[in-house]
Amino acid sequence: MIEYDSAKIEAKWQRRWAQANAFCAKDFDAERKKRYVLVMFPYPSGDLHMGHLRNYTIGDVVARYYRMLGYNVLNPMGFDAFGLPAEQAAIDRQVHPRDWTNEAIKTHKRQLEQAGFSYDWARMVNTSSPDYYKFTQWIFLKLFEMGLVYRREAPVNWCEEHGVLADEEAPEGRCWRCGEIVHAKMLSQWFIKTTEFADELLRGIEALNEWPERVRVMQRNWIGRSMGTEVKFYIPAINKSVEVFTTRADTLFGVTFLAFAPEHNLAEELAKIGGKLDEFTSFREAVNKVSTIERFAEEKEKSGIYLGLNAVHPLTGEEIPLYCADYVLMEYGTGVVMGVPAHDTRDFLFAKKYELPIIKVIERNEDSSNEGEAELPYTGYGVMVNSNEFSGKKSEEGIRELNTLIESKGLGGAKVQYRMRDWLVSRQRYWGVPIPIVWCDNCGAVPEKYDNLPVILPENVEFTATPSGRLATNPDFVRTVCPNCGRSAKRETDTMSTFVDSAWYFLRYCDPKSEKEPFRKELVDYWMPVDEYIGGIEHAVGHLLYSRFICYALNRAGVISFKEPFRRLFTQGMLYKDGAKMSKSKGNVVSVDHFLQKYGSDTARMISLFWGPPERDVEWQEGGVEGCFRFIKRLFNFFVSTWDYVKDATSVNLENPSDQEKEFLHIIHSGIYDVTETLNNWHFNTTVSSLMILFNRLSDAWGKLSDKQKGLMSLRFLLKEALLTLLKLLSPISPHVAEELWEFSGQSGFVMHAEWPKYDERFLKRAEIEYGISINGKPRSTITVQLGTDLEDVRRLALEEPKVKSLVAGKKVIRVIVVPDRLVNIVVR
RNA sequence: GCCGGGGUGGCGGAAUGGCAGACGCAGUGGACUUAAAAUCCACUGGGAGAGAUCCCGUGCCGGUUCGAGUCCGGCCCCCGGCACCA
Repeated sequence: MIEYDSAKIEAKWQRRWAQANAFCAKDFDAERKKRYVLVMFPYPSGDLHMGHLRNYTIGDVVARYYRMLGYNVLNPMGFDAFGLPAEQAAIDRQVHPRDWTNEAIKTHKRQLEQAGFSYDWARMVNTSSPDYYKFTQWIFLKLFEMGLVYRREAPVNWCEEHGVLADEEAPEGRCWRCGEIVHAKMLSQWFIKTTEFADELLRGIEALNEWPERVRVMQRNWIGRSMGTEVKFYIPAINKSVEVFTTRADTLFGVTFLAFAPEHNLAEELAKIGGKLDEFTSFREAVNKVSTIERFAEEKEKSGIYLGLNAVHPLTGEEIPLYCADYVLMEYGTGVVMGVPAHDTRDFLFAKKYELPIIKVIERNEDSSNEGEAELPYTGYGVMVNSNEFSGKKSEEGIRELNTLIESKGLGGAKVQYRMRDWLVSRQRYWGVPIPIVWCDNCGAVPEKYDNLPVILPENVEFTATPSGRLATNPDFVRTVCPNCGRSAKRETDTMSTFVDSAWYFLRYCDPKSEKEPFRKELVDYWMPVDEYIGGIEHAVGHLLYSRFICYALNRAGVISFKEPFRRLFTQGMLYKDGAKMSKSKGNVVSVDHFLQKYGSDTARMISLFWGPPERDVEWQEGGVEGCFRFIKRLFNFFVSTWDYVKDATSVNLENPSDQEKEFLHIIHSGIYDVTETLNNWHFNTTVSSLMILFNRLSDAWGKLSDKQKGLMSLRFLLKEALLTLLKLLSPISPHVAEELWEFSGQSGFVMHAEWPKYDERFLKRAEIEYGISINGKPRSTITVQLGTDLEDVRRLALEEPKVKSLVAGKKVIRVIVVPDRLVNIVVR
């Protein structure tokens, strides 16, 4: 008998699929509806492990299922190939990042092919190739043109020896190379104005009803819209006003100080005039010395200094002292807060420390009966007190009326504030997309012309230079001419964050060979949006929000005609082993190569689904692997050994099926039903169970037949049908063995292109139905009746069942509930 | 603190308000074998009982219902995210 040989079978079918272009997506197919299935593309580094394989399997099963349902499926794959590790390899191992990256891509591609993933490789995208990053630059220029790109100073992690560090290179505020404390250093950098779309992006979330709720919440929090009031406080010493933002205008009468962020550009000037420059300078230095993490740690005591000047309260005219305080954030609001110690925890702590007055202006509502009501700070809403004409009003009412009053006096008014900040895209690194900007002494920062794209990333640079200086070490790259005036000029030597590369790759898949433009609009409009986007929760805000932003912006530019790129989002769980997420750095990986060699990809794909629900984290379990492997082998052996019995069977009349025939029909159709339903609901772990049940029932039922019955044409025909159906149902999950048996049984074409089986309602239920009988809700017995037995008869039979009869004897039957095809509950007293 | 997701056998996990524990793993017994592996068959939530059976069981307390793992109210615990955001 033929033996199951996974390696041989899998190599064979991967070759055949490739030769036949079996995974090719067809642009503008008029016959079929499109489905765009996408798994977040990987950063190519090292080998794939089983955790990756699980993610890609989810996407591939969906893609293969949709194909069999008759959709025109786009299932692409590519590589997010720029980034830090490649550059680090260049330093550590003297390999060029390009070679290191291309090597990793080759390995990844081979492993993905060996797993049998049905990607349309003709559409492969590599973000580090000039054909691709040309258009990353194109998009940057487009945003520039739209006024969505600007430059300003922003802090970077700075190590005296190693220059600019990425966040992951500065764990716990220390340089990962030398361990020195990392400081914040201000550097002029490029920003993309994501805040321009803050409100649109926020409102857009409402329509994303096929996204997981937690991701929507995370995006809402990230955008962080809050409604409040902007109020001007006049500072006589400089004859200027300063604006503060507050969500609690109702506490305005309780303001006893104003606090500036140390980074605020007015703070130093005020300290100077106030005669407190020395104190201010040493305070600011002290603040800078502590790492950002420490400064904003939860238990950190608040500190600050008096700036020696006062402002005037806009409503009461009272003098309010000006402070500089370390707990005030420059990045949020205006960088100045009004201090209301009685009704804000932080202001309260600050006021206590510096002995500032605490004025209570909000009284708790009476109905929120609180005995210890004297306790301050009280941060909730309530009734205003000590607030002149506003005393007695409710907080909500006070806020509304104060907004109007402040506005009428020209002191500010209602204001919407976002937590979201603009997107810092400059990276002081070599291995990334060159920012297409030219620095000209006459014209300043000038965007490169579209025609001059791509600005090629040079091969030759000094990797021994500090990260920020590497690209600058190639004089041929730096030297250029100004696109504006034609005089000699210098190129920008920062590169772009890789989040820019990955914010549009899903558009490139729609038209990957386009040369003049990033993609043809009609192709993107055909394929987009992505119907099923699969990836990790770690991208809930960063990648997903940037991608949404890019689409909103390109939509405004008229480049695409939709806004939301991802119709449905599926966040898959992580694979854990020994209590930690499977990752190379943790040293707990199970390599794909090793696994595929031992069991084959059909088993790998099956077990990675079978471990648990796809959206949940699961723990690696060697035991389950054996189970799947055995199942595939059993199925293979059964198929090969029984096929001879049934292969010649021809269609028979099944108008009045016998009991055995009914049993086979039931097994087949309930199997189709279960597999289809679980696939539709993405319960892939139970899809695997359903396949096992289908097979187990089938082999049991066949095994129980007598030799004479096995000779009957009708049963042979039904088994044949069942086996071929099973192959189709198995095909999305374990496609190679399905193809092998499909061919073995003499079928034509690929099973992956076969039509998905349909079930017949009539056969979903067994010919005989077992009813459970409960008395007062406790299961007591069972009866078996013919399918379709009248419910009245079921009720009668249940009551006549001997055990039930004896248990009910002497009691009064109050009610009998008959649930069709399930159970009878008898209520007695 | 706020938000999101979970708590079911020895383990991973099933279960449109309808016989809890499907499927798989592990375990026990048996068949085959000189033996082991592989394979196949049977059993396998806990307790009581010789047995038919009975009692208890889905984190805890209560409620709705003929019937609750599932719905409602109140807690406890675990995991993840966010947070000096004014």
